[in-house]
Amino acid sequence: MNPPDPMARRRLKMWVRLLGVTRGAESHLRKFLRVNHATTLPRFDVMAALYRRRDGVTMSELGRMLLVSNGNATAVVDRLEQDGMVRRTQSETDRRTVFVALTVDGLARFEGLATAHEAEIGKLFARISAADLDTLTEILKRMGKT
Amino acid sequence: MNPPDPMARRRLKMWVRLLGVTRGAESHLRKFLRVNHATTLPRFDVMAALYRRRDGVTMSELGRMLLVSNGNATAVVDRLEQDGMVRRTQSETDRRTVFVALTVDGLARFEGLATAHEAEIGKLFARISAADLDTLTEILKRMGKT
DNA sequence: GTCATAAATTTCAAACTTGAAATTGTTTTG
DNA sequence: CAAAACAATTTCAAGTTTGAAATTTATGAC
Repeated sequence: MNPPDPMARRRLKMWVRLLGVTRGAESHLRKFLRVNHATTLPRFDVMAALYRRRDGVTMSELGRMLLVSNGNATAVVDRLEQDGMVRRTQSETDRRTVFVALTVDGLARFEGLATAHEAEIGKLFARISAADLDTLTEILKRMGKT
Repeated sequence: MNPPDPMARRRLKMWVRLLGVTRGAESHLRKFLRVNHATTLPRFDVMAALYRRRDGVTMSELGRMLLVSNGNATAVVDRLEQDGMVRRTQSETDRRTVFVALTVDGLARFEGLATAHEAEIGKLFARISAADLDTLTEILKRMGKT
């Protein structure tokens, strides 16, 4: 067996905290979206990604943006398409490629959701000081660089 | 419409980062557990909770510890029980209550997993400086104090 | 051009997850 | 005590998520 590694132990403690905070916030948001807006977090996430890239993204790009598998992206987009929030379009130049974009309805719907969502995040993390907030964002930014 | 709130905006940015880092790490761990140890993150999480509370926990406690629903805890425990990693025992004093605990096999299995898992976390977050690590843990600890 | 390889998406089975409803058992209250 | 309220767990349907396999299309080597 390897000797115990104090740094690895500290990294593990951090990870446990990170996971706890994130899951707690996700639970809260899920409930908020369901109760107040009759939607789900994955749907919201997909719409948010499509809102940031208004001209449309391919399915693969979408999966990469959200860090989910291809199959998952397909499933959520299927349901959003059935609800008329999203539209698929085949690429002219590469017939394997599919672009996804918000419909007019989807755009309107998302703008309402986004406002409410931002306000809820504001409440959810209201207790964090401005200093902690910026420190945290900086550290997370460094961690994301991979 | 409400006026834009700069603090809420900053909180949102932090949340997006937080989610990104956490999901990235979760993906990595999922793959690590699957490829190298033929198991999954939810199974590992349940076993970890049972390892911390060696004498057993009720299903409700388990759900609270992991921030998952009752139904979810039931499903994962069902599968772990079929694999012989975990054992259910009815309470003597309250016949509604069920205690779950690791079996001898489950304990041995988890100790192997835990070592590998800690080492992998160590690698995964190796680039974070000791200072950032402690700052981060402190802030997350404050955030966890619901 | 043909064939092998690679790429983009979907399909699929299995697992995970949720929240609501159902089941079973306990406690409180009238 | 009886009945209502409450509590612990499981069951259930629907949705989410994964990774692998299948499908379709493009590209590169020859």
